[in-house]
Amino acid sequence: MEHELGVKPMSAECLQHLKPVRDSLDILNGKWKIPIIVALLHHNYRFKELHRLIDGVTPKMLSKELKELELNELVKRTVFDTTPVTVEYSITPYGKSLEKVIFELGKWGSEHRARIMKGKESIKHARCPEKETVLPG
Amino acid sequence: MEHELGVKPMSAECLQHLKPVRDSLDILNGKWKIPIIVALLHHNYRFKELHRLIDGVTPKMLSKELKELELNELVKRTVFDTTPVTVEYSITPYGKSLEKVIFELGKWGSEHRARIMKGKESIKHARCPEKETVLPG
DNA sequence: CAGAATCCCCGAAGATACTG
DNA sequence: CAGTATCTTCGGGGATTCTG
Repeated sequence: MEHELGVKPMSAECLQHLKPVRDSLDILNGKWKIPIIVALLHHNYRFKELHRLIDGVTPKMLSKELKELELNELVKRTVFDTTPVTVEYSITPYGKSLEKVIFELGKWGSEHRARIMKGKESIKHARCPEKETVLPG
Repeated sequence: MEHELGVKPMSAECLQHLKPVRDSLDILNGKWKIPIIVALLHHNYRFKELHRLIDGVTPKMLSKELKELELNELVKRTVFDTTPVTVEYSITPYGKSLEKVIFELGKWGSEHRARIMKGKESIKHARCPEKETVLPG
């Protein structure tokens, strides 16, 4: 079991630690989950409000990703028995626990962006300088 | 500009902070990037070694994701002029800067996994208990 | 060995329309 | 309002084969 690949170890235990990382990414994945979470970290919103707030999302996708977030108990769905019916989405305490992770991701992302802007011309990366004009004032 | 959506603010600045987060996720995204990075955080590997080490990846995908990682200067590709040619991949210092982020993702993922295992039966989540038998001994 | 080229398929996601 | 239903397209990614 020592060197199945020649001289180098298999790093099997190392790759084992992969799973939790992938779990997190799976939960955060999908174009709209992070926007949803970030939005709900600041306010409760109703479906249509989220739809308006998050630029580009379709009702179908919004609904789908909200459901997934709900399944993981990151987001709570509350129905108010008005007419017509009102539904409010809010972040759960568990959802709040993602704040640190999201912060770290944002931090690294900022550094990365800064690094690219700072004339690292060797990098012709795709997404960064341009893209995503965020909701005009 | 105060309440365009009724009584609630737009949270435009909030959604602005999204971009760096998405940058990070974009870079980490793809089934194989994290496995590659984690592997290279421990050793340098050659193409075929990575191919064997990372269970399930095809040469095409491995090549593609390695290229993307290279573009972002997270991974370095070194060609040795032997016959036949040898290529070694290694993590760059910049790639190393991802360690913290990956650690946080792993930490949250572990907690999430633990939480689910701990009999939170209300959650019928997809990926977690089973899946991914990691490289048998 | 280290990949590139080719073919192909299936599922994610957009557009549009409809319902309780 | 808060979604669902259907239809369709598009490209990510698998399997396989080929090359320097």
